[in-house]
Amino acid sequence: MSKPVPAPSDIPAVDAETPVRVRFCPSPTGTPHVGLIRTALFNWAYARHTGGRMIFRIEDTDAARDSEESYQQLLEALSWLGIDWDEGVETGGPHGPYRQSQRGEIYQDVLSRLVEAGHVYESFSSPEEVEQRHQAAGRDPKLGYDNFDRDLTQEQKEAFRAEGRQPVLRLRMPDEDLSFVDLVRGEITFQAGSSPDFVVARANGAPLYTLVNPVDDALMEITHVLRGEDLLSSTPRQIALYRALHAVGVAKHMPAFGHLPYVMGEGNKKLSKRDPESNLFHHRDRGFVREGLLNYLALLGWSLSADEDIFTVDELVEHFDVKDVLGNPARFDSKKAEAINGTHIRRLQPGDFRDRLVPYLQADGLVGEDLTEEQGRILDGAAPLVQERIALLSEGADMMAFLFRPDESLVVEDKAFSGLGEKDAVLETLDAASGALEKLDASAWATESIEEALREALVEGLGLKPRKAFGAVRSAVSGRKVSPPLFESMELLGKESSMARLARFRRMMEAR
RNA sequence: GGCCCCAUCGUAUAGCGGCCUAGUACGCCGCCCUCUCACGGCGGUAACGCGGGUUCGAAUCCCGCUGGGGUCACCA
Repeated sequence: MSKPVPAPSDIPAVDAETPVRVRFCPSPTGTPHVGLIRTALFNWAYARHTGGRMIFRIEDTDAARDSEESYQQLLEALSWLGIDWDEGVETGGPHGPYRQSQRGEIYQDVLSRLVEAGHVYESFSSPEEVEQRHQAAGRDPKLGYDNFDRDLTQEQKEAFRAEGRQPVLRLRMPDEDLSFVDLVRGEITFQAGSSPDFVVARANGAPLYTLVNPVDDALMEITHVLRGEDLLSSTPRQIALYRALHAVGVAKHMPAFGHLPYVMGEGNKKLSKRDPESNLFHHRDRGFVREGLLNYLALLGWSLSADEDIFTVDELVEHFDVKDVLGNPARFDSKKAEAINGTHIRRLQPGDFRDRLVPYLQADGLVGEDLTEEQGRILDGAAPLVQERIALLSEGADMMAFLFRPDESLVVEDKAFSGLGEKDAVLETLDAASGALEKLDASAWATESIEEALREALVEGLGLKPRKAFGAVRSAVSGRKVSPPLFESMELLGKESSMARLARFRRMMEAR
């Protein structure tokens, strides 16, 4: 074993000429969080912008928390958003396997090289003992590990083993300030001694995240580590480890680091996993389109220009650079996200928009697995009517629900009866509407003629304000005070159904 | 507590020493359009945390303070 000293700091750094290799390396421990996906998005955008490579690795070294279901959700999330990768799980690549649970031998080899070179040492101290030593010396117990086992003699180690203790492995931290230039924050320096020697492998030999994350980044030749701000304080430890990895021939270069700001929730705290807003699929279920959510997520810490905040994925890729990312934590604002989503919904081609509504109609039980011809006809006609009135796809399904319900089971909301005026006047309006419409031939049942007939009978005939006149008809036909354009809706519904609803509503009104 | 990060309207941001009596978007308020709701259009509300410097000149640079956040595991 060579003499125990920290590794030299002469590891080469990546420069502007180094082809970009970024990675997204989640651990599958739950449903995808919007902050996590924003990290994936920025890595991906940077890879695509620079013509570099995107690597997708799974950090599943914690068997107790990792799950296959979470892994599948990660795949589903990325595929929904169109974030693809060049190397990694599912697709393979030259540095596989890409699931850490399958890389055990690699880590053992690296570990033995680090031990051999003296960069990593055996530590027998229990947390309690460390704390006791701090207390006895009058130091703050929150200081963490005290580097006690750094220079244990062979005899001392054997004595510990004789007690039945198994050592963890720790990396020897250099006793000097550690600096690096953060891609989003500029130069950051950590004082010497602020990070104690840290554990890289459990007593049972299992390697920890602290080891495998940098080891895989090194082996996969990652050039830019773009990750959450929560990992900022672990950077000095990674730098120290990288030096050691370089010294034992595992790391080619020191990657550049960039720490992305937090995504905050209500109040001043990180958007919690417990908060529904943190769940990517929650937003999809509510009716976000990928274009809208991607756009909004990118706005959390980055901006395209001074006066536009709506952009396409292509525009994001064309302009994105980590250097333009802000260090400020950003609050997730649902209102703004929805407004942006609405803009993207309006930008969709009508046919595309129509198709995207289908899953939401299905979720509401309005249509089955396959649309009937009649349902397809109604959807074709209704989609353009709702496209410019909604911010979320689920709202679209809700808004056109009345068109898919049988006349007799249409839900007429309580509110639909209010604000229409005196009961007798409403009945009169309904009768006049039915009378006028009855005269319309079924073959002439179209938006223009319906409007004409109704205007003539109600506005001119009864002298009603259009708002009042059509309000009653709207309530009858849609069961609500708010609906897509009335005459178009009636055309879609057809004469028979429209008349039936008018009659049914009249009965309900009379009974009130 | 140690270490580290952050600090422009309610929110996200533009601003990188003079173009700033601080721009844009969402939100909110008002008006117009109008069969409801939206969309669209027009107008309005609202911010440089505080204190010192540096400079002819500071939102922009420096220092301090205050405030907020993160991190200090044999989790990732």
